[in-house]
Amino acid sequence: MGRASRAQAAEHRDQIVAAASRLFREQGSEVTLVELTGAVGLTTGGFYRQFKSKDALLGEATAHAFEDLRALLDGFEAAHHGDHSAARAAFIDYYLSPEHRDDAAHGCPASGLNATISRQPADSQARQRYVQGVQGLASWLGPTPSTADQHSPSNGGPGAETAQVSDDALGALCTMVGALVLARATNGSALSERILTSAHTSLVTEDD
Amino acid sequence: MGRASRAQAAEHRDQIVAAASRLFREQGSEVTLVELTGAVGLTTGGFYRQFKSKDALLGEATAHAFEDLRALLDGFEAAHHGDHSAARAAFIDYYLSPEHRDDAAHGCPASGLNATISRQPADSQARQRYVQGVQGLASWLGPTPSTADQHSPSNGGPGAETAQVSDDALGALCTMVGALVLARATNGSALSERILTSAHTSLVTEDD
DNA sequence: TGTACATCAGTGAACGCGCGTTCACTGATGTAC
DNA sequence: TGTACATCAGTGAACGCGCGTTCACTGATGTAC
Repeated sequence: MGRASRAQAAEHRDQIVAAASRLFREQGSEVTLVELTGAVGLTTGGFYRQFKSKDALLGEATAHAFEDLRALLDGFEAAHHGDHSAARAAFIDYYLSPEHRDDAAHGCPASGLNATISRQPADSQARQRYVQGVQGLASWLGPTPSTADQHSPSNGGPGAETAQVSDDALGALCTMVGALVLARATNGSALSERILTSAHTSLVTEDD
Repeated sequence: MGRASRAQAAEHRDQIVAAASRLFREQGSEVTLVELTGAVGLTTGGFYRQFKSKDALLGEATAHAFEDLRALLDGFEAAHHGDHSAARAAFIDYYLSPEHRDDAAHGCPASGLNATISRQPADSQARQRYVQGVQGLASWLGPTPSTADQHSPSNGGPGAETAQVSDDALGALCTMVGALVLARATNGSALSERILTSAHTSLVTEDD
């Protein structure tokens, strides 16, 4: 093949991160390097010229997955012309739909990457990015449409980074994530659909 | 070593299932046969005289884990002398505690086995037992202390097996499971504790 | 109750496989002049 | 602008390792008489 141009190499790198963000959500860390690089049409040998290790890729893929989510949230916000509670309601409809349950690859990383992240070291990049992503999602679920500026300097107080997230938003996120992961594990049984609708009812009645 | 007696062999088998129910909750399917048999003081060679495969063990371990949970629920019920809503409240306190978060091995299998079960085939024994276990737990979380007779004959209606579970109980279970898995994935950050307390607040205020 | 023999729980080594990672190599790309 | 050379993205084979599973074997257990 010879050498690819710098622009091509950078694009390959981005493509691998994007593919990894989907494949990790879908298969967890059981996904192989052959599959990760093959999804972009490359072989595994060149992987280590772009990434330090498979674990390092997980860190970048986690950040990418939450960027996908952010774009989705922006889309809901735009579709409802800035009416945040309407956007929020529509997002919850999507979140608790059979389509979302059946498509973890393109779904919420808070749910899809949960188990994989749980087995990463607490100080790993992947873990830290997951925490930031969950915070951003919880912020968005609050009453005001947060832009979740993840890079704002800390004000120094302990736990200050969670201050912007409301209890209500976090509680709702727990219900949504729990419903999705339970619906996925029980998929194929009648219980799976009941879980989705029960969680939806619980979220809607709590809201008014 | 020579041959073990039938009683000893049966006990070894039970011990492996019990250990597996803990190790699968803790490590998922990444746990190895060396570890599973080693936990009981045996080597891997004899494993296949007792079990068809590692996957078959997962099926039995899943059932065992939910039996552990049932015993725990009975304990809460007994500790509160049959006052079901008091037992339920105490169980929720335990469920959303840092201790439970930090001890997946002895914790709720609906949360601990979730990801592992999600990657099993929909018609696998493990999956079916997981569904039954989740149903049993959801029943217990309802207003009346269900004994969740899992072996009662179906009445034949489609979806009838979920009829005994209330929407409220399922919604609460979603919140609990979501909080636990999110708290585990964010463990080590301040967000983890906030998730537990937010879910607790959400469950308690919704209840009165 | 004793004895001879069949059974079989568990051992430990071996097998085959797929994995993450390394490495010598290729040849187009990038750069210095 | 052209040329000579260095760089380095990607290849494909190899490496080492650990895994689930198999198998010949051991010797105490179970059983038939």
